[in-house]
Amino acid sequence: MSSGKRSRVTIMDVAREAGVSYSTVSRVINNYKHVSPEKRQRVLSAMTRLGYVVNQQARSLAGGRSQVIGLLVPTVGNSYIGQIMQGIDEELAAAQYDLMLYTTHRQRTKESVYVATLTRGMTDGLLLLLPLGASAYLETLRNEQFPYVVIDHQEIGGTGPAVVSTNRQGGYHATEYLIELGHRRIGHIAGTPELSSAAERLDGYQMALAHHKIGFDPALVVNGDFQTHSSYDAANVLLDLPQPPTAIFAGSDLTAFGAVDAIRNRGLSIPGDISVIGFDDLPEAASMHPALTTVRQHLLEMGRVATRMLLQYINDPDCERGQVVMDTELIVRDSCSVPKR
Amino acid sequence: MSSGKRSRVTIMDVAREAGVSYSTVSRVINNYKHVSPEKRQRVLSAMTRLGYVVNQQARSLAGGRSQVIGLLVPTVGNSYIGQIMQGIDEELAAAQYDLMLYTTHRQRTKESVYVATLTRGMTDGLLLLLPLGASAYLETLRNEQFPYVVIDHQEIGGTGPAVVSTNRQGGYHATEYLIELGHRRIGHIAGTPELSSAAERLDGYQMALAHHKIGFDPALVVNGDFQTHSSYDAANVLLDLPQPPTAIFAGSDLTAFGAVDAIRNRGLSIPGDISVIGFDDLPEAASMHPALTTVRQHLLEMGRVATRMLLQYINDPDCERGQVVMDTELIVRDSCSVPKR
DNA sequence: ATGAAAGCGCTAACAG
DNA sequence: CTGTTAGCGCTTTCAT
Repeated sequence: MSSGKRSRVTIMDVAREAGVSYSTVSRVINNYKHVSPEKRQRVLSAMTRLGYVVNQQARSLAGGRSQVIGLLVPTVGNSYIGQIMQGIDEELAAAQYDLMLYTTHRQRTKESVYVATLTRGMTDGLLLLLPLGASAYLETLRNEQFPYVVIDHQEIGGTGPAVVSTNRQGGYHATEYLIELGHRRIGHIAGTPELSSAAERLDGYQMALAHHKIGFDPALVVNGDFQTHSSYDAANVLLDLPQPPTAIFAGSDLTAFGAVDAIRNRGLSIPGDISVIGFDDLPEAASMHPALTTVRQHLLEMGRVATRMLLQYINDPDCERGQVVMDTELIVRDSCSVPKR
Repeated sequence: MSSGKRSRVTIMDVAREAGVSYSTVSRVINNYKHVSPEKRQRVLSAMTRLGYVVNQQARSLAGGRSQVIGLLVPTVGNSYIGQIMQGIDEELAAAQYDLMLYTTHRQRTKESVYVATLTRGMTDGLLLLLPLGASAYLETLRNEQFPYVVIDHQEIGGTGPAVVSTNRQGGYHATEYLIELGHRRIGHIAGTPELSSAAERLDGYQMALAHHKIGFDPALVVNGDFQTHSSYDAANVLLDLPQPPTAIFAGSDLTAFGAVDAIRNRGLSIPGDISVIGFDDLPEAASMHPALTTVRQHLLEMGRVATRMLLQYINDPDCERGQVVMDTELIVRDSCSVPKR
């Protein structure tokens, strides 16, 4: 409105304009009960008249909350993360929170310093997405009683605050579906082994094989990292096997995309020559050609739920913290069929 | 370290521990020149001993910078944004800045309030990625002299602080390449018209046609929004034309992905039946099958450059602000060939 | 119901 | 080179 320097209208200015003390203004801002309707109205109109905007820094310094939560992600830019973040964002918007984004690879700093910055810093709580090798700081967070929720991962044997899916069942169903189609040599491109979600899917895969009396061949399991690129190579390893699989259970949809590329690049067709099943059900899974059969995980909802849990922990530090498990569902589309011969 | 409540070691504690005044500690933190090496050392070691971490809120309240910049994005979760964000993140990490993420669709709030929150709020500067219909707040930012840089868009006729590519040339080259291959009916799936990048690519497309004496058929240009999903529909419109194009210039790679799906879903082959060329050169472009011929834009670098510009504006409010233009480059791969007959 | 006053942790003059 | 002194804008007792 005014020129040059950003005008900083403070609580004081509002108080003067409204003819009240400045603590009354504070009360109005914080929606306190005991303020006469009349004064509240005066303050409110003074605020809009002056174009007052709270200074969050001051608020949080003075002991209030910062109204920002931090999100730690390994990377951005794929729709797996996009889906989850959308859920987070929706929930945060509703609660008037802002989002601070931290990319995990940035931890060049000494880890303890990193966590300290995070917890004593400007966030009221932390959301950790697929925290690779994060156990160290998870412990710090726990010890400091800092509010946090892990998404799509749970420490081995842990029951910490987390939102996860029924990964084992999902892996089981995916594999069983392939078996029922008639496949016997089923490859699996696993995710990063430290992630519980990856480990459990692999586990489900093995359980299904065992249940159907199919011998487990370690050569059929290759390690990926849930990303498309490395999965391309992983799929090639599988295809180069003396006795290649007739179907591949990809640890994630992103993984499946890489496998699909690898298979196509050899001139093989899907599902004609090789069947592929994914995990996640990202938006692309439905639109790609052939549409990807996959195990649906409610990604967006996981983001929302995790956020709601976190907000609850922030508001009630003593509330019980546990993990919530979301279901998964086999989505049959066009990328799997009976084995070739 | 201690139990329960997060221990807050302040500058005072450090001062006491080091046996200096607390402004000396502040000087050390801010790397001021005039501190005796000896005291500086004492302070430093006291800091690590106590596990001191600066309180950013207090710092910025006291007039310093907040060390956070805000990034406004329309959405996350696609690799176009991922690439740019990676560039931003790298540069920010180097400068010890944190990133606040704002999704544009969140502006339900009155726009002026939104901008006010942003500018008087907790960020030292703003990076705007593809700000749709943002002209309104761009003006506010300009008037308030708030540091900002727009990425991959420039207001029509404007020369504001922005990082853009040679979109017109890119569009021209893409189209010309198709023409030289022998195509005469070339479709274009345009991006959101308000975005200069979209408008310029369309412009380049038309210039190439004109230059090669090919009549412009408005029916061959359909509007998309740079996203994969809508592009699927757009491509279908093109394919349903009584006289469909033999080649499609997609306004972005994401657009190309949608077009590729649409084409494949009709049982048509690429480039056999239809050639497709994209714009951006996202990582997927190289790995997909067939590999996508496209116009490369240095996305990651654009993120870095924009960030460096912003940081410079923040540090030197009086420095000149202009736009920087990055080059584009035709990357020939396998998705284009001579027309069918 | 409302005002006064004391900080939150830090930066930035200001004196020495 | 270093200590002292004010605030930054707000939340929060504590009185009234």
